[in-house]
Amino acid sequence: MAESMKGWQRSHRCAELATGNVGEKVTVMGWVQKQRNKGGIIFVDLRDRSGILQIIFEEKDCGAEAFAKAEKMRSEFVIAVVGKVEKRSGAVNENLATGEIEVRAAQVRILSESETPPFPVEADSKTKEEVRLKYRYLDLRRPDIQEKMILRSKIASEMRAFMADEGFLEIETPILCKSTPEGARDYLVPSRVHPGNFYALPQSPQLYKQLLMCSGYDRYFQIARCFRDEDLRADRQPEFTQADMELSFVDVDDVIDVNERLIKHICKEAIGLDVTLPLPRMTWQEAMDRFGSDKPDTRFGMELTDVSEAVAGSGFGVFTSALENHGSVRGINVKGQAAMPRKKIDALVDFAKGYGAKGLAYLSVQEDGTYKSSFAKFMTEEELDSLVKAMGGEKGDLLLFAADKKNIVYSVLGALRLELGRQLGLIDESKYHFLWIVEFPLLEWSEEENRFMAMHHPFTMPMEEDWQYIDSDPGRVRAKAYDIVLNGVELGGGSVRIHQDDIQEKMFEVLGFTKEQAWEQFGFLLSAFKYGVPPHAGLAYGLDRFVMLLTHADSIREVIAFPKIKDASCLMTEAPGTVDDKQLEELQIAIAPAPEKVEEESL
RNA sequence: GGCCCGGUGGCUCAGUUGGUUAGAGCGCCGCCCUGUCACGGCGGAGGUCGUGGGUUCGAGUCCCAUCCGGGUCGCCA
Repeated sequence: MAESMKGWQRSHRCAELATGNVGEKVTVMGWVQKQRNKGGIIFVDLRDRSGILQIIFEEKDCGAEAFAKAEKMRSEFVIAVVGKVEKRSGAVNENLATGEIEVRAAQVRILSESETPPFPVEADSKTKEEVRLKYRYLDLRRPDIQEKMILRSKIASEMRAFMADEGFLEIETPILCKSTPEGARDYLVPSRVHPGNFYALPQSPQLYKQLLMCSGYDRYFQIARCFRDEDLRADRQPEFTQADMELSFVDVDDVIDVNERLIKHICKEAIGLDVTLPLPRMTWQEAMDRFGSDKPDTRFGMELTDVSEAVAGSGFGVFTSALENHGSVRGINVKGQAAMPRKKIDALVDFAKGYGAKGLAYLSVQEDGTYKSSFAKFMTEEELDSLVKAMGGEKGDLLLFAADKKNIVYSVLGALRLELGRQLGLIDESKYHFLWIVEFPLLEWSEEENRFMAMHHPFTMPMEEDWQYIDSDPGRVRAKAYDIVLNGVELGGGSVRIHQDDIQEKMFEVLGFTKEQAWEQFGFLLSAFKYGVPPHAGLAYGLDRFVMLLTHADSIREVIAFPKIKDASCLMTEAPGTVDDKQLEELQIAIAPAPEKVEEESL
């Protein structure tokens, strides 16, 4: 029987009580973690988001009726207890923050009973995520998840405090936006008032925040929900949160400066981590050359080495033909792994193929100084020697090589490096390596579209010194774009924006937009730019990822209260679902039959 | 869309080369216990092995299909 809490008011959270409260009469409310019935004495571990507190029931203190209630208490019952805080007369529980005290119950009410939960509500759950997400409201009771959600709240509020202090204004931007086909797939929302027309949910507040700069708000900040209808990953959800900012009258260094101080502040306040400023910076080119990635994990070495020169004249066709096709040959030195069994190497070759490699060449330097290699027979002894030398190969080392187009070599070796780093335990998980990646290419050639695409977005400012190449060699133009990387994860990114209309027009031209198309899609922005636009720049963090890294969670889902699963559905609410015909009628939307069905009918 | 991993009582798992009534721990239910806190003692219930089909004298175990969950590539300006 559920009882009312009428007349009772909670005085403390469970773990807010300490030895200093001994002797006080308190009222605590929470969930039964565990009941231990010793016969004439009953212990109940009471849990709320602060922690656990032991309640002791003895009939002489609480009376027969209350004792009977204590006897029937089961896990996850919600109860209220009035009693006195006492020092434990039994043993102290060292594992509990409140282990020296307990509350001796005088009165008790069962506010809500509970069925046996489908999985234990406890930290470090071993229950499979599928079950936890179906009962997310129970999962969210678990202390380690609560800790993460509390830290997430702390991070958000510290961000707000810091940004406010720096003169940023928090301004909300629309959720119902106009669809812009460049970039990620939009989530669409049909308009009832305008049948056949759709809003799009924002992929980011990008254009709005630029407009706010045009409007003179100078420093904008928002913790903004964003939506992208793309496939999910461990660190990608269809709806996610950006900590988004934009500043006027600034250049790259100004943005980096305020963000370094923000990062330092957050890390200190959230997890007590001291971050040394300034943070290291690396150009995109250097990151690719050394790590094969634009978001390198610099917590361990095993850097890439370009051995194109060393193998240029060799007889190994795989290497030379890659070079002839304007590719490159690069390798990584897996120190001390010369004895890696063939089976494991084969697994690495398969792994590399998953990233587009046609194969993986290897050479191990044996303890006696001889080489064991998949390609030794194609090269002379001197060629092999100079290759090993170029790789810094010593006795006991395993050298792995990829030869292909540059971007394939980068992604194969970049991925292989991370995989081996994990496998060999080279990564110190306690470290936090922040890194700025700067000077990204402005454009990226798309094989699929057969044109240059904006690497960041079409409003990214090119570097002045490279602008001269925009016609002759567009791929060479670097951008005033920057990413902040933490432990190999892209934490955030941003850029200086174009504020001159001649440069913007040229950008659209290079991207293959006609003037009409550009105005059709971005007219409101281009128009705003005609009325006085300040130079501006900004940056946005993936807040979920930030929290994930600071809490050592291995998936973004662990730091989002109600996440979606891999197919973008929700196991708890079973969204998305079908809707009433009436709703569709109002929207003038008809659902097309499934393609298979059409085929059957036409047969 | 491709590839990889997983699916056995409520939870976590074990199930040998296919072979009699599918096991364990936790949890759950009942009884007992006045200092437990991974409480303890005694007793008990609960699964046909994600689903469908096939091979076989016989399948949790082999094959095919399919569903569900995870990772990843593509995708994510």
